[in-house]
Amino acid sequence: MLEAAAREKALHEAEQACARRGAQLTPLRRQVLGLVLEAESPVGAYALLDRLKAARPGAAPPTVYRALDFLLEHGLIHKVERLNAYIGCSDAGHGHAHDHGHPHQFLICRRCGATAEIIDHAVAHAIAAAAERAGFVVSEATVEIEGLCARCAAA
Amino acid sequence: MLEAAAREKALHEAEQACARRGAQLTPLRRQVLGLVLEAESPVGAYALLDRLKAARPGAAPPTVYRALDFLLEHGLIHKVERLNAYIGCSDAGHGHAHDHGHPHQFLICRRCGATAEIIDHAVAHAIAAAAERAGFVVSEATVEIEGLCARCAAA
DNA sequence: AATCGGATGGAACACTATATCATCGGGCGA
DNA sequence: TCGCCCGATGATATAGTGTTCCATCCGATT
Ligand SMILES: [Zn+2]
Ligand SMILES: [Zn+2]
Ligand SMILES: [Zn+2]
Ligand SMILES: [Zn+2]
Repeated sequence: MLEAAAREKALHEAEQACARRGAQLTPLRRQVLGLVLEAESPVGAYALLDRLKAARPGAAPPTVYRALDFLLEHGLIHKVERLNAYIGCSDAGHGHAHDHGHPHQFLICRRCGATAEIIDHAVAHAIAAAAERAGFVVSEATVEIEGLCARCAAA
Repeated sequence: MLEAAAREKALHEAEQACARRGAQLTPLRRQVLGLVLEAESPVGAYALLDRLKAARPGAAPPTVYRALDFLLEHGLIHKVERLNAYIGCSDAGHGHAHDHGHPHQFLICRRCGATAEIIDHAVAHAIAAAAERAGFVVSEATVEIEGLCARCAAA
C-alpha cells in the first residue's frame, strides 16, 4: 500500500495519534500496523500472522487479532467485510477524535483486487437521511462498492 | 421474519419468479428458503443446517451452501456481510430481472439484532456518483448500517 | 512487599466456507 | 431401448476465519 518512506511517516503519525489519545502503540501493535501498511491490497489476519511469525515465531491467532482489534479501535485500520481483510486507514490521525474510525467507503476491484478508501460526504449524508427516516440511530456504516477500477475498466 | 401465511405467499412467488427465469426451485432449495424466511433475524448457514437436519438427516455444509448460492444468484435472499448471515429479500420477484439481486441497504440493530432491508435511491445515486468520479465501474454495492432501531433507540 | 491492571504467550476450540469425488435421475439423441 | 449428458444431491474431508480461556509478565500504585 505504501512505500517505505511513506510507511515510516504513517507509523510515526500513528504513534503521535495514540499518544494524544492515551493509548499505547506497543512494538507488537506497531509491527502489525507496519505489515498492514506494506501490503499491496487488504490483507487477511492469517496472512499477517504468517508474516509476523518471521519476527515472532511464537505468534498465534490471538496475537494478531488482538493487535488488529486495537488498531481498529483507534481508527488506524479498517476491516473490509467482503474480503475478511484489513487495510490501513488513508486518513488516520487527521482529526476525527472519536473511537472507531470515521465514515468512509471502499472501492474494491474484482479484477486486480485494488481497494481504495474514499470519503464521500454525499454518500454519508444520504445514509444518515435514510436512517433518520426510519427512526434508526446510526453508529457505523459499512459501504463497500465492488466493480472494476479505472485501470481494469479501461483494459 | 414472516408469518406462516406471508411465508407461503413468498414461497409461491419465488416459484413463479424461478419458473419465469428458467430456474428450478427444487424442494431442497424451497425448504432452505422457507427456513430463511421463518427466521426472526438474519440466520447463519450452520443454524440453517441444524434446522434442515430435522427434515434431512444427511444434510451437510455443502447442502445448505449450494442452496444459499442458488437463492443469492436469483435474488431471493441476500447475505449480510457483517453478520455472516442470510436474510430473505423484501422485494423478491418484484420486477428487477437481473441476475444478482438489486441495490439495497440494511439497517442492523446492535441491540435486538433486527435487520431491515431498505431501498433508498438517494443512497444508490450517491454511491454511483462517487464511483463515477473515481472512474470506477460499479457491479454491486454492500451498504450495511449499524446502530439502534427505532424501538431500541426509544428504550 | 503486596497488589492491580494492561499486554502478551499459548493451547484449544468454534464458526464459516470450499474442494472433491460419488451418485442419482430426468431429458435426449443414436 | 440404450447410452449419454448434465444439473442436482449425497458424503467426506479440508481450508479459512475468529474466539475462549488460562497463564505469565511487567510496570505502576499503595
Ligand atoms: Zn479511514
Ligand atoms: Zn482493477
Ligand atoms: Zn432485496
Ligand atoms: Zn433494536
